[in-house]
Amino acid sequence: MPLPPKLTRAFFDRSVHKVAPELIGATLMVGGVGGVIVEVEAYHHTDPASHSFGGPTPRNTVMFGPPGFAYVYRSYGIHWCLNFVCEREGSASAVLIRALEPTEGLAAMRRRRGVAEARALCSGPGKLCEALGVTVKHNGLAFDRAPFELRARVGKPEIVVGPRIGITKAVDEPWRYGLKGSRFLSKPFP
DNA sequence: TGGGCGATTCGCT
DNA sequence: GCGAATCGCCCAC
Repeated sequence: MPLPPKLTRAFFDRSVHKVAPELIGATLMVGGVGGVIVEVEAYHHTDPASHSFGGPTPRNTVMFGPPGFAYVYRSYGIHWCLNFVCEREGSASAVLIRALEPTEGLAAMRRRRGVAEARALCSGPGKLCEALGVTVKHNGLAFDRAPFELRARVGKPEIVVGPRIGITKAVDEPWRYGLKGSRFLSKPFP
């Protein structure tokens, strides 16, 4: 059976609220290591919780560039978080990748993470960056070129929706998307 | 130029 | 469930 088609930069040149749910079930690989995306969050440019809300800064420059590129930032001084930049038109929106179901490169993930259980490898934005070896070196790289490989979902998975995690602004907006019934989520949906 | 603060994780209770 | 770890970013002084 052939692999699903690779996603193109045009896929990301749409509203973050359309792109985010369509990423559930897609396959994300970094250097041959990765799996199926099971959880994401949307950050729109009109959203007070978005890093781009206050305008361009050195950190968020990539968000104000063209869609289809990686925005990687440091969280709590410790972890890295990976985003897809969306929507070109004078805006700055992105999708945060929060959890994967690991399918390729399990040994590399276990080595990087220092844990054995598959559920603990990629069940959180910081965890999956560690497992896939994503750092600030990937900030500004295109998703349709190495080391990234992104393939479309197969069929239409059942999607659950809920409020986003760990933020203090716009906390009630239901812009977190997950694969229904997945055991690899960072947290259960309410 | 300095202090407060985070799109988190992990270990201990 | 709660709090520490940890540091770059960002804005107010």
